[in-house]
Amino acid sequence: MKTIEIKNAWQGESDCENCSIRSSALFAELNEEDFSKIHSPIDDLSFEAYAGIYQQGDKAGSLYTLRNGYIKILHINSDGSERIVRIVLPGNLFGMEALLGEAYEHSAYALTNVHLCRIPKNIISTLGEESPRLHRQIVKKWGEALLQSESWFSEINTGRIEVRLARFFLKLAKESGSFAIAPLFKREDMGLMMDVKCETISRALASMAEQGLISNITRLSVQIPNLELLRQFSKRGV
Amino acid sequence: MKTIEIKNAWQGESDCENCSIRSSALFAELNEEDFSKIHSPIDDLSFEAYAGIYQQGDKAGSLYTLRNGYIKILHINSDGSERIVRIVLPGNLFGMEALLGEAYEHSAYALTNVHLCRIPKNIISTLGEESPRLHRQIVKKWGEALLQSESWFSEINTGRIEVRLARFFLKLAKESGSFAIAPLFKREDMGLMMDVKCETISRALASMAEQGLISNITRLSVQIPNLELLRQFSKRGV
DNA sequence: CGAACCCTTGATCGTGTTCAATAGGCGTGG
DNA sequence: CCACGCCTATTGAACACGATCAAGGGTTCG
Repeated sequence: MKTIEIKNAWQGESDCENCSIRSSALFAELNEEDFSKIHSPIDDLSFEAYAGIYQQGDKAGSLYTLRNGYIKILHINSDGSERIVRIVLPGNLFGMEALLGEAYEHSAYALTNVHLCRIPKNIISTLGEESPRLHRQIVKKWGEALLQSESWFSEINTGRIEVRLARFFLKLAKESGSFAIAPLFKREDMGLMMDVKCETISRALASMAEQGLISNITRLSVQIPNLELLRQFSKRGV
Repeated sequence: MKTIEIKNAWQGESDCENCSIRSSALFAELNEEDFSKIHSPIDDLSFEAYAGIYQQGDKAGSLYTLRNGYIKILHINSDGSERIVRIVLPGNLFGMEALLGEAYEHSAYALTNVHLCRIPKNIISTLGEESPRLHRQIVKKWGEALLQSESWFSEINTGRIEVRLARFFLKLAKESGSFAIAPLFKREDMGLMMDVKCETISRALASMAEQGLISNITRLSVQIPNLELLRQFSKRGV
């Protein structure tokens, strides 16, 4: 494995036209003519877990597409309290405030090692007005972000914590043979997502394990032995 | 006052080019040429307080601009629990899911008597791809909705309820002479906004009044005798 | 004038917080 | 490679906040 001294490493310029996640990304619908209009370089970057990608208040010059890993979008309130407003999943766009104003409205931190593309805002604002295909895609991505934020809000912040955790797992779980695996993050981060303290997350995990809803709790993941059972629990509770 | 038998009344076709709130609305930047491309009628409607405007799951054929009053955007979770994900303020767009998919993702209800414009989605999807001005405005409105949703999330759902209520008042307060007035809604609705029961809202209001942070609590509004005091409270608590 | 609805208030209970102590991983340096 | 130390996670006990159940008081509208 490479030694990375600074927290992020430049991986080269992206070849968007042949990108492996292009179908789910911003440039999904672009044609060759559109691509020929892109002149600024789109950089391909990787960050270590817990590295900061941008800070609330920074001048917003680029938006980002996440290729893999997870990112937290953190909002700092005027009283200094923090709140995670959204988790970015692979294929999602973030830092879209760049299209609107001068500064980022939130901070973005890597939750895991991540790999992402940085797209200068001028590419989008010029191309967006010329290409109906990109226009459509931008509107779609904005919409997805809004829906994700709202569903996060509605589902991850309502009810007893164990139920919220269950919904959280169901959102992130990946099937793997007869069971599924969901990622865990630092307990404090998970607390910030659900407006709860880290001790409470810990206790809730323990209690869910006792009930057989999850197993093999580690620092970084849980196993879900029975997805259907968890789904029931997330709806009815207990 | 007019008697309105059905819950909403058609107020005529909108004259968008001369709309009084046009500067803050979707069509702010359009020019005469753009307007000439609008063929479907944009209706001007009014609804009584508590009327439903559209329901989660309805076929999404139009988006809306709120002219005056307040609207709640309600999300119903799979377990039947409800949550208010956003309050629409005058000048805001809502029902934008129409641009993305087939169905509305939430339900919209009037919190007060409201006055709004209904814009068929085909106007936007065709015009949006032809007019860079409208494109820019759509992206902007979409971004505003996302930021509002996220700040709602972050500020109205973190901390003790009295603090959350304080932030809520500060968001909605209108200055009026030496003091300010903030609207109140049904206690149950306020509870749905903050993930709290109506009794708790009631108690919090009483306690804030005792502390001199608010006064003259009625069914529909509170007075804020000292905005600066409330602002302090919303940051430091007590 | 009465009825429905909403808001308020009280008492008790449950959930999450807080403070504190302990245990477990992981990386570093010997 | 092991031992130490730091950081994070877990667990416990007392406490605070909001939920719940229940009763009473106000408004509004027919």
